[in-house]
Amino acid sequence: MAEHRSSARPGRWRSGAESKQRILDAARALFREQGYGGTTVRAVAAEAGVDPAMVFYFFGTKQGLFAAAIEMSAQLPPAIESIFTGGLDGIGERIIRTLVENMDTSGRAPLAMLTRSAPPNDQSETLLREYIDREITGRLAALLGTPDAAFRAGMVNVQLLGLTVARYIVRIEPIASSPVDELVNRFGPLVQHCLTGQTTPP
Amino acid sequence: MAEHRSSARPGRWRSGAESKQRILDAARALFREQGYGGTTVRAVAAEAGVDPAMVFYFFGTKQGLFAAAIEMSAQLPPAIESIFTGGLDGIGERIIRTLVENMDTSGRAPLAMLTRSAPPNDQSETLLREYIDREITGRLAALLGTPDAAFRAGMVNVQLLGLTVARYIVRIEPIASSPVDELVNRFGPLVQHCLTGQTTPP
DNA sequence: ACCTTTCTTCATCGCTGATGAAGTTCACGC
DNA sequence: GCGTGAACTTCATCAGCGATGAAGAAAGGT
Repeated sequence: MAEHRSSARPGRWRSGAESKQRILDAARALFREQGYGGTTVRAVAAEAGVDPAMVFYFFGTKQGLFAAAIEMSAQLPPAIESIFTGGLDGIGERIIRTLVENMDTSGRAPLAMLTRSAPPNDQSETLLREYIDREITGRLAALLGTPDAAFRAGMVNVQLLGLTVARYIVRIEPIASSPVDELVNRFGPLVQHCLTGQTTPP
Repeated sequence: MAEHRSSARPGRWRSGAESKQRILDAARALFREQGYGGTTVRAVAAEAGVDPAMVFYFFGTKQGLFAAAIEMSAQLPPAIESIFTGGLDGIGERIIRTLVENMDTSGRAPLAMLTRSAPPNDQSETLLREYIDREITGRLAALLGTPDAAFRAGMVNVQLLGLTVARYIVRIEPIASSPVDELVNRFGPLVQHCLTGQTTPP
């Protein structure tokens, strides 16, 4: 409590990068647990053991901190890669399995943060859309090559978004508490159908 | 500016219900336009022409105001009714058409408010889930009567949530700017398949 | 040794959601 | 008519928020 009395005056303690990292760690935890609006910069600073002003010193604004905190956690990209390496056959199951297993094990951190705790201004929604467009929709459409490829990829996005929201955000039953395999068995063929099945009969 | 000098002192002006209504109208508009975090109680009060304290007098907290503001706008229930009156045949198209047409014309008011501008605490998510459960999932499951009816209804919910989020919230192309008929033609059969098609082949 | 850069603290601003007291007007019993 | 209590309205004020700016202390180059 009263440990650092007179020596705890302004000055340089750490390398700066360390403080930055501590702030980021605290921010990630609090944003995930309490959402954007429920997390205060002061709380992040306290959790990180730094002065609140340091948060603004490093990240400018609360939204800047948020943007820095949700930088992709580098565990999703390889998973996405593994989806496409298998070709078009059975890709529906692979997509669903990758999505659900990643979200389940990671404590639904990345996407839940993006959707559930989005800041008032829609900047992060734009970020999310661009990421989805670039990493999923575009590659799916390229893989298909049919004239309606873009729309089919869009339909897959609808499946992924709907499943994510239903299972992790709004928690609609029985989707929320189904085992992974059941979701894969049910939604895998559906996604596959979106991609390779026939649509709009005459 | 200096219009109401001495007579604008505390006291009873209107019936109270009128003030309440004005606050609700202002709150609905501001929540829709600026989201939950971007809307201040003071702004709502100013828009309604009342003292900020009146908002708390009538609704207790900002979240209470929000909860009161998103009470169903009484234009969705009849639309939902029309879905079920036609029986199981072609119900997929009817569901999609009803959803999209309602959301398109109503300026995506009800659901966009619920998802885009949810308060930090997840109370409104619970409200939304209960509403969906009661009005859609339950009735669909009852209409089907099969053992896996609950899961099929859940899959329909995934379609509706995904389509809503993709078209109105995150604005994923080409879903966001497709005409109603294309969405009906594409997603209608998909929903129909969720309900009446075969799943999980041996 | 100097001086610059980098990190850190503190004081402070305007605004927010929320509370409590005091004031004004109305509806109703008498 | 006239209290009287309830409903409504205003004001002053609170703690906490995001954010800014100045100033102090350590590190590093020269």
